Amino acid sequence: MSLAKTYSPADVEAKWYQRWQEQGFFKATVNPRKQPYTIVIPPPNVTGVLHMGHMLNNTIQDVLVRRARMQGKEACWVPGTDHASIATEAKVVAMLKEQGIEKKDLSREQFLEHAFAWKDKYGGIILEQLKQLGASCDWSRTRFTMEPKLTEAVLRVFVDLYRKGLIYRGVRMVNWDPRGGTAISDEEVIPKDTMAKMYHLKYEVVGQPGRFLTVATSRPETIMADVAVAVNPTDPRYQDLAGQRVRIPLLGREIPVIQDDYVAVDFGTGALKVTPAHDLNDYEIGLRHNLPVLDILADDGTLNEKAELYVGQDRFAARRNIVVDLQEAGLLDKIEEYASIVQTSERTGAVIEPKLSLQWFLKMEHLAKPALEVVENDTIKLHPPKFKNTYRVWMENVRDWCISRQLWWGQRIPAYYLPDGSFVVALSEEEALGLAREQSGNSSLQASDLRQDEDVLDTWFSSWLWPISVFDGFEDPDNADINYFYPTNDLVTGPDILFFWIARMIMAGLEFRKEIPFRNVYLTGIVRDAQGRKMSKQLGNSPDPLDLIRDFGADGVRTGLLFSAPAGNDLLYDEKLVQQGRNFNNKLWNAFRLVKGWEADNNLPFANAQAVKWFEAKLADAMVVIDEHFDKFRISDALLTVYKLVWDDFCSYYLEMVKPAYQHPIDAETLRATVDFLETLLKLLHPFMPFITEELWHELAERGPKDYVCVAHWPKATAPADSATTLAEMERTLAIVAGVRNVRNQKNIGPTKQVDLAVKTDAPTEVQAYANLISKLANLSDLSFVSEAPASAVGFVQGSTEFFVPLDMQVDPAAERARVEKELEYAKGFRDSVNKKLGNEKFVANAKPDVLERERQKLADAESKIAALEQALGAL
RNA sequence: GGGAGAUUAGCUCAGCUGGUUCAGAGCAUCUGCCUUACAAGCAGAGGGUCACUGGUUCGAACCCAGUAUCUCCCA
Repeated sequence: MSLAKTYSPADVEAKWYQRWQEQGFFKATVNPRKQPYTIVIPPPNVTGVLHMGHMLNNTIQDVLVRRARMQGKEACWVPGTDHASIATEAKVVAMLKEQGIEKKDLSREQFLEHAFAWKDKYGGIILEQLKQLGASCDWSRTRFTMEPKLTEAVLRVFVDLYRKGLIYRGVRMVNWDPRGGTAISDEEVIPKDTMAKMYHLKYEVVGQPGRFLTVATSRPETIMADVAVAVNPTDPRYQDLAGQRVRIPLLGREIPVIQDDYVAVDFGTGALKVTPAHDLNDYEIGLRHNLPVLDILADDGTLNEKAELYVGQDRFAARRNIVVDLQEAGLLDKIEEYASIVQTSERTGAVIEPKLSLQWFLKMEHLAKPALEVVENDTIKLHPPKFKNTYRVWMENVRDWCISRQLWWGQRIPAYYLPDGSFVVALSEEEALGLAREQSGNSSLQASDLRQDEDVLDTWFSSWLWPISVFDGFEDPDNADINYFYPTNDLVTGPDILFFWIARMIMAGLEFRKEIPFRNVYLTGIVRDAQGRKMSKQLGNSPDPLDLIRDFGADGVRTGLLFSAPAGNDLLYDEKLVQQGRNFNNKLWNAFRLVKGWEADNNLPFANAQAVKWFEAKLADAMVVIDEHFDKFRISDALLTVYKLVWDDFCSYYLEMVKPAYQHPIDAETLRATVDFLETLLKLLHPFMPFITEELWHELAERGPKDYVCVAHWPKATAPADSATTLAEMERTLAIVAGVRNVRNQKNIGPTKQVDLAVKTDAPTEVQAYANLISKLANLSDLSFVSEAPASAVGFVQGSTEFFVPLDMQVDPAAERARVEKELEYAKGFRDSVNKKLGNEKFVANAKPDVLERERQKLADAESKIAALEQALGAL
């Protein structure tokens, strides 16, 4: 059998994923003999497709879950999707529009029918894509935030919080998204820097024809909603105008001039038009001065009839038109450009209008306090910890959460209005009717007399329950699953939803189960392109993850993404990364090919004790480091450690040490040790590269029906007794090998040409002990010990030992001399600096003994090296 | 405007309690090699005033103060 030179992932990935599923390895059940390890997936948008952010995020989760599974824990990764009300509804509306159907022509029931049809068609695509990535989720536990049970959980929570007095209904200034046709929460508003225009408008003073008060505004189309002009009471320019009236340009309506501290004297003209319906600050000024509220905007962003002018026009069209009309009327003083921030909707990108409306709110203060505490005292750890600060600031300034949305796709608010306008909140219509009869004292009320609130709940109002609701913790709070799997262990997600989701899950966990929802939060970075730009469809800089998996293999993509993804740092994606990932797979594949090709000969003596012992020590060291990295959630570092272990230590050194000559057999004991090493490496690699490791696991040996690396035991480090000595000796040996190779490179001697090595030392046994290895790795024809430097040789010094490679070519003594002198100079400089330190009384008096001892050792080493170099120089 | 964090090699980042030949890793670069596992490879090499200015200390990439620049969060 001959194995291909390159590894082809496509052939093996689908096969192993199916086998794992058939074996039920991903299924998690309550098992008191095992420690549970739980992750709930951040549920992706049900109609979404996999993007690079998902790839990174889910790779990290899978690495954690697979390692936990191998550690013998009951690993449970719960998958699922989010109904994503605004985003999905927008998609469905767009899809219907393409078919010539307008949302407003449909009833709520008809629309939801379309929406569910859409969800059934496209929902779950993303979960299928995650399987291609290798995600080891327990698919039998797949949940959907809008499925009946989870909807019931949401309604229970709403009713519960309402009865606790934490949910209220009120008129507030909300962020209105005219494109989405709904209010959105503060967290869904994205400020964007823009250049805006400041229009200076002239308001004529009543009774003083020809005198104008100039007001600066960036939104001239809102003047029709003006109810006053405000100036700062300390502003000398406008003292005489307070209490006067001015006329709104074009409209002519009279409004008062008022004084308020809020107005900044040095901004604009120092005179502020007050428009309570369309600006939060103006609203507050209006409250202070008892001003009316005049709302001139319709929900879709057009001007309504109260505006009197430009009725029916979009706000931006109205702005263009009113500027022209103002100019013609001579009421536009000037236009200035200035840098400003415009608030936009996260979901639709539309410019937000502050708008007064009747919404449902959740009081946050009571919920935020304990949620802040558990992060402050590290009961929940954020990785990296710098996010603690961000979290604290937000939690200390948290505002009530606007939870109602003027949409249809979502959980409908369980509030029922009575004919008299009052309302009751209840889980079901029947319950509501009972409450309504009680509340109104009218026992003849019928269900048909009640009208349910039209709004749905914010999507995050279901997501915040996710760690509990996926285990049915609301309908059945004491069930075995939730008691076993909750609190979950680690949560992996992006910092952009720290407040939307993470903070609120913590609140929900503490409120409804009196227990944190997870212990660690690993915050990934954002995947950007090589120039640091965000991945976006418009820029076309986002590769299709499935194309990458096809081209580089799932394992290659997973490792590629992890090479450069420290927690909390953005990942600058470059195809070089996944190439490196693929190359690593190929390296492993070829190491396997080499070992697989060896023939064992039982009659041969064990010839590689040194190499085997050394790699055992190396392996044990690396395992300790890898586990440390994992414990600190340094996933990239863990990968890099095993990467170097495999590539450098195992392939470049160990395999080269034990590799038999071409077509020669290998001794059985070395082969056994090597296969053991390879198996251990496969285990360490499995969380990162599940497919290739499973393939090689089965190629390496005949396996029993349940023997998969996927469920193999995570290896434990067992270092040989004298591993420190072993490592130090081998380090010295490899340095000698590197010295010879360096001479080869300097003198342009190819790797196939054998050379001699002459050693001048007082302690030949140290070198002699490793002579075979040195000869093999450096490709020597002879290793001899000498008392004098051979003629025409290039030398180097290791420790206090001199090495010479005699050459049959002319060696330039001047160049050799210069080289040695340079080295000598460096060594002397080093010695002098150590000497100076040791000569400093204060250092000797204050430094810790081990530091002092180290310095003395350094000095001794330097002295002997200098002696050797001086000798070498003398011989030249 | 307020707050937080960052600045180390061409790039992305480690560097723990101040002390190891401590200035590191990966990638990139350069040189030489198609050496019977791998050119998706092998061997070797070069490359940094640790942002700047002061201070503390026997000793500072690390601690302190200030300056500059960048990023994020909040207004």
